[in-house]
Amino acid sequence: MPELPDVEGFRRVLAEHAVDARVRGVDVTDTGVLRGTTPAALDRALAGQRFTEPRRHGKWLLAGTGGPTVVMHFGMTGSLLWCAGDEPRHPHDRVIFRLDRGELRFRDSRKLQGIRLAENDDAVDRLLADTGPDALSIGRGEFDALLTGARRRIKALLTDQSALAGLGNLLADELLWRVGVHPARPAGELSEDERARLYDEMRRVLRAAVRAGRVPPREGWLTGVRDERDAPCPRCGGPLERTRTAGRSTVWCPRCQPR
DNA sequence: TTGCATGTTCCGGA
DNA sequence: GTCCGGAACATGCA
Repeated sequence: MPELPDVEGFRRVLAEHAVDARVRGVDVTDTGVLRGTTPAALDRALAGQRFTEPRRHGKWLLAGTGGPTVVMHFGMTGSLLWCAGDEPRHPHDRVIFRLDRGELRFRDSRKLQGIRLAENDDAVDRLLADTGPDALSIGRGEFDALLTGARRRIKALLTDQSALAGLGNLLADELLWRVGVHPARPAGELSEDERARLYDEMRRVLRAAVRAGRVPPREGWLTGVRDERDAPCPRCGGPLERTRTAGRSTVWCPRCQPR
């Protein structure tokens, strides 16, 4: 279910367990998650290398070695786990990085995204060339400039990874609900005050979610009720509205978020 | 059995 | 060119 906070959690898994560990080898049990590389190329590039401090940009996780970098994207169902012992492999463990202290496992059922191999930092830059600024790093001024003059719907803009990297469907709904902005309003139509509050809420929600390592279904948040049929708005108690556009579900409160 | 799922990409139409 | 919705990708779950 990865949005920025989940990927940040996976980054911590790498940072805690894999940094400085030597890679013994890479096992690929399903090539369906490899993008532009092969099991042999992955193993050849990584065996003997040591992971350096991992980085995250938006929903991308970058596991560098000083040489090649493993570039991971988790789609909707991916995750990264550390297994120190000999826990049996899960059927969805598609790629296993065998390190000298244990295993790092890329687990993913739907295989909507996967693992790429960047030979050097230039190749990493090329992979991320179309990705916008990270939602946790973007400054207030840059965020403001992004929205000002944009004619697109605010939700479409917030979830467009080439505009702003890291927010997904749940986070976008959560933020707009908190700020009281209807998801279909043109981004450029938001007031100075709405833009300011949206930025502040984005930072607040992201910080809390990063601490949890996921987008938490928390009481008092929209996330806490969005999966319940007929659940009332946690703020005003009124009925929530639900629609689908382009395959994405949208939940909002027509009272708190007028058109 | 059918519909739905927190992601991205590609395509056609307005 | 811009924006939007739908389909596709592959799989599990209610």
